[in-house]
Amino acid sequence: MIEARHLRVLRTVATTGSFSAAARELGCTQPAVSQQMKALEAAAGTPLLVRAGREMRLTEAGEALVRHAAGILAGLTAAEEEVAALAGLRAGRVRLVSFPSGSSTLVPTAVAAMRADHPGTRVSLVEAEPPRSVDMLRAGDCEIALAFRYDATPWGYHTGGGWGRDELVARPLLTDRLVGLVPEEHPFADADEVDIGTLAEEPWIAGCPRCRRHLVEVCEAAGFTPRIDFATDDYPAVVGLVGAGLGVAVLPELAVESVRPKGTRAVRVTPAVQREVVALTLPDLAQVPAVAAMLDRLETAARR
Amino acid sequence: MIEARHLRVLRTVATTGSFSAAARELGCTQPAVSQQMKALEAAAGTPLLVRAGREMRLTEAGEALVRHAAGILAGLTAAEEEVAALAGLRAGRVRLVSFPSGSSTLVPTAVAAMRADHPGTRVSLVEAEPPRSVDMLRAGDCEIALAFRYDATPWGYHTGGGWGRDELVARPLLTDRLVGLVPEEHPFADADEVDIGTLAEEPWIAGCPRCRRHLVEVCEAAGFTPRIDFATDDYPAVVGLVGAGLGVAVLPELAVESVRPKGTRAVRVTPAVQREVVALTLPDLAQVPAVAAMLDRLETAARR
DNA sequence: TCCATCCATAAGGACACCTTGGGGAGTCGG
DNA sequence: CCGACTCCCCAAGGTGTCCTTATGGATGGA
Repeated sequence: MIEARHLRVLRTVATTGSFSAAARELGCTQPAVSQQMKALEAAAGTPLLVRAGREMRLTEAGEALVRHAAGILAGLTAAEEEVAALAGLRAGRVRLVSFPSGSSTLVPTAVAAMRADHPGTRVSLVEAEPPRSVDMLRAGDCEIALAFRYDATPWGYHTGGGWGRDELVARPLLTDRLVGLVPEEHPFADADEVDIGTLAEEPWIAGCPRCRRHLVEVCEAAGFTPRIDFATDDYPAVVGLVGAGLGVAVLPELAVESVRPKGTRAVRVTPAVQREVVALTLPDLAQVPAVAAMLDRLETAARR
Repeated sequence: MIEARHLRVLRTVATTGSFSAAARELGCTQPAVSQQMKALEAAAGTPLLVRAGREMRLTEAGEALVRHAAGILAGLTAAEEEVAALAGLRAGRVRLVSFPSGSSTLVPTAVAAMRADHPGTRVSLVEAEPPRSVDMLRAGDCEIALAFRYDATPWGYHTGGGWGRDELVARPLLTDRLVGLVPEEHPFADADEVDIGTLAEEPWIAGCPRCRRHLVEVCEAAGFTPRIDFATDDYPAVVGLVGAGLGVAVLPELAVESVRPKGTRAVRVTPAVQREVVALTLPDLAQVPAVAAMLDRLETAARR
């Protein structure tokens, strides 16, 4: 098996015309060059160099190897450069999957920071929720999945429809408080804080299926089952429905901030409801420079 | 420094999808593959493979390396094949330099045998005499130089205008007797053997400068200085001149055989005059398969 | 739940590689 | 013509690398 290192030495010998000069250029001793050439000739099965007096000349086989060496070493250098670019964040692509409407502030900030710090990198975004996003992560369709959870299920456990096999790495980004949203004509509109039990008789507007499920759990813990008239992922729609007096809702503080809460008021609810937003990835992917950098940017953006 | 061996393993891992399968295909153990991949990732500075459950997937950097690996390994394989062809005598070029008129029988026979045994090889022929042919050998303009000498100068010595630095390899081919050539009407035409001294008064026809010099030396050793009326390298011309009765000559048996000795007779002369025909090359070149094969063919042809 | 497969890790031994030191030969300048 | 420099080869020693065997942990299918 001919090794690239041998070809590099052979080429240097061919251009410099001597073992000693090649050794100086390669930063090693002359016997090292001599031994490498002997090894290469053994591998080739035929002499490659002719020692004629002082000068060093190539045989036909030597010329053939040097001819091929150009392309091989060029390819090797190109490969190293491309990998170095990826490792040095001068290139790289990060495919992000985020839960719907969860990317309104976090993702744009992080992507902007990423682009500013490492212009060669590219970030793409697709919306999906667990377990779909986790499947995509495991299938190699993305590098980072943004997700949230309400309960404190340990990350290392496999939750029913969740993401949490312990081979996943979860980087906590922020803990998002959920605030109640009521029409501004509502009796509690000016309250600092309301107990969720006092909203037992109100019509509810829920979010995504998981949000809805969690809402039901919280309400049942408070002793009532909410009457849910509407359910939509679209936060502006929720705000519109609440503003129209069609019900009350709880939604993430983050969402309220990104939507103009027209005709509504946000009030704190007790018991405190919160969700944890995390960035999920695979252990190996977390070591990829572009992925690690993006995770850092997401974390920074979450600390705004 | 990325090594080609690593790329080969990486490619196999990528195609087979597992370390174990790659190890089986490569004929080594699984930990060997594991360690190589770890080393390659260390060299690359970024993960190349993602262990997602059971399957093995490439990262962006891994894909880049595999993409480059195709060309690099193809080039390496091509280089190995070309060298193997040269080493296996399926290819190769031998440049032969021979003394003028000395190649009439030896070289054609040897070249024909070479072509028959190794159709892929090519032999080229140029005519030149020492020291010119030795200079060509040392300058890399040929691989084999056919030459002859009259005296028994040790090969290891540097003769005045000769070839014999001891870094040259001389393969003896044959010892060529020189025969006298006289017109068929000459008094000695039917003699079995003549003493060269009895030809003291004859006009002489000499060959090349070195042959002429040697003729003078032999004659002076016999006690006379030959009167040389003609000197030519061209053996047919020598025969023509002798046949026309313009003088006598001594010339190699080999030459007499290849020329129709019209109107002349060959007689043995005493003291015996002979020249030694050798194939010269450089020590390193003697190890080149095509050169070694050609030297063998020349030797065989000389033993005809 | 059991079993087969797969990967990671540790320890041991074999091998390759490079460096140092010495010698022979050739070339150039005095 | 001779000395000095350069170049290459050779041998020996130490270091590092690589592969193998053996073991453990984890996964996925039956």
